Amino acid sequence: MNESNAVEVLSALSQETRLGIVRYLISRGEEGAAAGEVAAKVGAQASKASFHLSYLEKAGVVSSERVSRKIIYRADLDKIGGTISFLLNDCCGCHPKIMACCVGGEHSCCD
Amino acid sequence: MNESNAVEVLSALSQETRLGIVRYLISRGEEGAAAGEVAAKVGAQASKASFHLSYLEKAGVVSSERVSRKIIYRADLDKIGGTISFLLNDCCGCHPKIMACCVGGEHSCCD
DNA sequence: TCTATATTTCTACAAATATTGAAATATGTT
DNA sequence: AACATATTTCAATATTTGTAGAAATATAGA
Repeated sequence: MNESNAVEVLSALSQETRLGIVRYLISRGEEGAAAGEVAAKVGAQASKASFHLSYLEKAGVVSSERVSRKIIYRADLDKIGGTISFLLNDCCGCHPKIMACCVGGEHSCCD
Repeated sequence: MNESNAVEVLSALSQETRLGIVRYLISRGEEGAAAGEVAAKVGAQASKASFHLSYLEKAGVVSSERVSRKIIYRADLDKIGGTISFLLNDCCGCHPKIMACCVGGEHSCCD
């Protein structure tokens, strides 16, 4: 993960509809969800959801697989984790005040 | 930190010049850096740097303080950490594969 | 083949973002 | 006051992004 790759992913995540899509797909895990289901879940038209799913796929945040008539999308956790790693390490130099977000910090629920 | 706030910060970070500015300001720590120094460091014109610094400040990623003729900018580590927390916790549901980015993961240098 | 379902692509357009150079503002110095 | 420095604001423009609806494509089943 380099800076330009990170910018691409951050840009993909920095939009309401797309962040909603990613959150939903993460909740679906390995099973993923079909484009139509994603659209319904985030309250978007088919063409709108398709546009944002393509954007996310181009950035590597989700992957797709056709299964019969449906196209199943899944979140790419490695890509997302890699981007957060970039922010923590390369970008923020592992600054303690920022690392606190991981574990034991005020906002941490993952201890 | 709610979703719409996170989107604003991610949007602020998802641009080459702005991410460069943030990285530099984090490296400067509490001392911060004047607008002109930031501009020189990221190789941008004064007006361009000013535009992006304003964008970052509006999103709460940096703060500013006038000191004599200079305006000193500093990165807001709480805001940045809070956004990463949001991604880890609220957005990604503390998924183990994503949490691995914090400590002990392949890309982690902060153990 | 005809029809239904699922999704994408195309077209058109509105809105937001990014960039440049010039002008304006604020502060400090002589 | 006059001048120099530091930064922002403005105006014009180019580019990118986001949206809607219609049309096109792909697959499955009767």
